[in-house]
Amino acid sequence: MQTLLSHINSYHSLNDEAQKAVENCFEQHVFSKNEYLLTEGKICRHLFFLEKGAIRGYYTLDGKEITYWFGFENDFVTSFHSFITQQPSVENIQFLEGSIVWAISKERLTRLFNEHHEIERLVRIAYEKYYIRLEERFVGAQFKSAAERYENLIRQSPHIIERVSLGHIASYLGISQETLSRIRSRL
Amino acid sequence: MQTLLSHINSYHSLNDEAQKAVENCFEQHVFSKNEYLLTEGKICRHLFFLEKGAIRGYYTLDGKEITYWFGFENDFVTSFHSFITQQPSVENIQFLEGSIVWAISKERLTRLFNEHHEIERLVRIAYEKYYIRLEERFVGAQFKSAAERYENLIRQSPHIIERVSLGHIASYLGISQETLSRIRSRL
DNA sequence: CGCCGAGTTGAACTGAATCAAGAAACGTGG
DNA sequence: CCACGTTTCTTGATTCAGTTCAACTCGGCG
Repeated sequence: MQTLLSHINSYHSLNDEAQKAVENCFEQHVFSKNEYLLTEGKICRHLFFLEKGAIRGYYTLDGKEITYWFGFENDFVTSFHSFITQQPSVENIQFLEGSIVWAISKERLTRLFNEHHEIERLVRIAYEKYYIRLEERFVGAQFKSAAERYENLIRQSPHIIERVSLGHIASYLGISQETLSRIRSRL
Repeated sequence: MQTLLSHINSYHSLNDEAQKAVENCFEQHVFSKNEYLLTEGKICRHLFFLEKGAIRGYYTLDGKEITYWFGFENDFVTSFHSFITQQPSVENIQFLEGSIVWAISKERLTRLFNEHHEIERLVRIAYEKYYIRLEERFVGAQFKSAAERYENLIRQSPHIIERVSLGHIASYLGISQETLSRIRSRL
């Protein structure tokens, strides 16, 4: 819980009262490797904070799994589309490692927004950061070569290589596993 | 101004007091075709609402212009990265048609957030919509073929063809103008 | 020991880029 | 209202990055 609070404070520092409220609303859960946080067709009713571990979001297309995001320590995770719209998810969310997460339901979060302007502000600020991150990734996907995307990834998260299989990384970068293997052999 | 207010209310309806505050904080500007709202290197200090007209955001890479978004009626526009971080913009924002915009400075917007929880909520909700939109576009860029991306675009905004040149659309889709021309001839 | 998943390597294929040239449409001045 | 230059769009030939399919290697584990 301390991890969550100090992460939150790095976005926007909350007063004691709001912090207490946050503490009361998140619940801890522990998952083991390969377990699912959410599967296709279910409505995602919670927002999660990943205290420890690793996780991926993927959907299936023509029988293949397309991994399109990873989460690690200190990431907020959810099926964004499903959580916001409360429609069935098209994606699956699966743990890549044994993990500790903190969960809050959408209703509780909404209640927190109503009771604490500060918490809505915090989330507004968090959205800004996540939006910028996604924008950068979009530009990479649309306008950069496979090798450049890989190099960027390694520069930004060098640790990822030891924690995620090559196949998942290739998928994340939008390239085939063979191509990624060849890119690596050239470095 | 009525356009802006009714658009805002479609996201999240504001009480009279907050609406008044919004009215007082946005200023109208009129621009003609090819004028710039922002150029590379400048810090974007305003958020804009496009009441009428069309606009594009682009950056230059190897001497070529890469258009990566368009704005039309009822879109909020800004250089998101620059506006949020208050760092120099890497992008240019240029009008494609004579346009009417409403502008609010970052300071004024921040003040509105402080004075009206509701307005911060409105923006939080707007971010959610814009995030989902970007996420869809990202998935398209990473995992769909050029032809599919074009077809999706036409399905979502059939009007775009009459208002934006082929070259800009090709750039937006992340393909060359020649390829787009060939895709069209095949339909 | 043999199997299995993860990663590598090779060869053929393909979607899209690039280079190059021409055709249409568009706007401006005479 | 036409003539000319400019910009926009199309079409063709060639090249290239990345995919696909297939075979092979390697390390771990029952």
